[in-house]
Amino acid sequence: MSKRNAILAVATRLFSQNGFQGTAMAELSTLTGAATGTIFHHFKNKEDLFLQVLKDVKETLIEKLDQEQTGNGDRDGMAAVMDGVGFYLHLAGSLEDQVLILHRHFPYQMAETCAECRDHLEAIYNGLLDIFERGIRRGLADGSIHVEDPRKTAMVLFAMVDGIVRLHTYRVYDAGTLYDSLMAACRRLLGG
Amino acid sequence: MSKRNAILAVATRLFSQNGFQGTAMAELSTLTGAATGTIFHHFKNKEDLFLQVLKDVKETLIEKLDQEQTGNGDRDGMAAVMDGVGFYLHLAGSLEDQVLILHRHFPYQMAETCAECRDHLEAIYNGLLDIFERGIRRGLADGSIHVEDPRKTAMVLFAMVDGIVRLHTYRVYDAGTLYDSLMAACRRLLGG
DNA sequence: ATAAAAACCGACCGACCATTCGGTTGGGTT
DNA sequence: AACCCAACCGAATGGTCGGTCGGTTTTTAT
Repeated sequence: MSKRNAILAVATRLFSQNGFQGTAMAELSTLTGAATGTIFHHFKNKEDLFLQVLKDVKETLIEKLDQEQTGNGDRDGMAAVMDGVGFYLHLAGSLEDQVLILHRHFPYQMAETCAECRDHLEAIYNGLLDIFERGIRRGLADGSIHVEDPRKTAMVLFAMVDGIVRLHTYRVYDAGTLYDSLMAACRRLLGG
Repeated sequence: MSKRNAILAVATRLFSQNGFQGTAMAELSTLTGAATGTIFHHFKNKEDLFLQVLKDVKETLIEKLDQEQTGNGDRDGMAAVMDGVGFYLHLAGSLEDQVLILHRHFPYQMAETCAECRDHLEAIYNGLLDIFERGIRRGLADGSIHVEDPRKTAMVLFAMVDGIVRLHTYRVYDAGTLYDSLMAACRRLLGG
C-alpha cells in the first residue's frame, strides 16, 4: 500500500475514535511509519486530510449502498425497507469507523464553512435515505406499506435506526437486545 | 452570581458548542472575568470542571423531568407518552446546551474510566426513559397503547426522537418540517 | 478587632501541537 | 550520464494549552 493510502486508512481510524482535535499528526506519523513531512507532502494541512478521509468514507459507503440496491428484485416494498434497515445495522458494525465519523460533531461544524465537506455529507445522507425512500414508494405501490409522505417517513425511520446505533456506540444500553423491538417498530411505523 | 457559578454557566456553553478539547481554559477565563488561577481554585482540573458541568446538567434535566411528571393527572397513556415526546423536543430547544453536551462523544468516552461520569449519564437517561415507560405502562392498562415490552419500546421511541433532534442540530435536514411525521410515527409505534 | 480561611489574581512553565524547510532518495526521461 | 521530480525524511519553530505558584483581597468566625 502506498504511504498516502496508509495515512488515509490510519487517519480514518484515529479521526473516528479520537475526533479531529484528539488526533495528533505526530501519532499519525508514528502509526503509519511516515514522517510528518510526508503527511504534509500529500495533504496540505490537517483539515485537508480530514476532507480526503471524508471523501473516502463517502465513496466506500456509496459503493456499499449500490451493492445493496442491486439484486433486490422481486421482494415487496416492506421487505425491501426492512432489508435496508438490517443493512444499515450491518454497515454500522462492518464499517464502524466510517459510520462513527458521521456521528462526530466535527464534520457538521466544518460543513458550515466548507462547501466540499457539505457536499460529501449530503451525498452520504441522500444515499442512505434514498434506499429507504425507494422501498417505501414500492411498498405504497404494491400495498405492503401505508404512509403519507415517503421522504419524511424515510427520514424518521433513519433517525430511529441511527438513534439505536448511537445508543449502541455510546454503550448507554445494550442495543443488541433491542433488535426485535426495533424491527417491530419499523413494521408498525410503515403501516404494514 | 458567584464566580464559581459563572464559570459553570460559561463552561456549559463552551463544552456544548466547542467540545471538551475545543474549549480552552484561557477563553473560559476571558469570558467569565475569572483568572485562570481562580478556575483551578474551584475545580481541580479540566476534567473535574467537566464533571461538575455534567452534574449540573443532570440536576437541571431531572428537575425539569420531575415538573413534567407532576400535573399529568387524568390523560390516558397514549396522551402522556405523546406529551413526553413533545416535552423532549421542547427541552432540546430550551436547554439546547445541556442536551447538546449529551450528543457529544466526550462524556461517553470519559464514562469508560470514570464511575461518577457514568452515574450522571445513567441518571439522565433513566429519567428520560422512565417518562416514556410510565406512559406506556399506563397506556397498556387503559388500552390506549398496545406493545410487547414497555422498556424496550421506550428506548426505541427515545432513539427515534433523539435521532430527529440530532438531525436538527447538525442541520442535515430541517427537522422542523418533520414534526407531524414524527408524531404520526410515534402513535403508530405505540399501536394506538 | 483580629485572625483564620476562602476567593481571587495573573505571570509563568513545560509539554505538546501543526506546520515548515532544507535535504535525500530513486525511478523515469532524454 | 545528466537531469528531473515526486516521494520521503526528521529536526526545528512558533504558538497554544493545561496547570502551578506566590501573593493579595475579601469574607467569615470569634
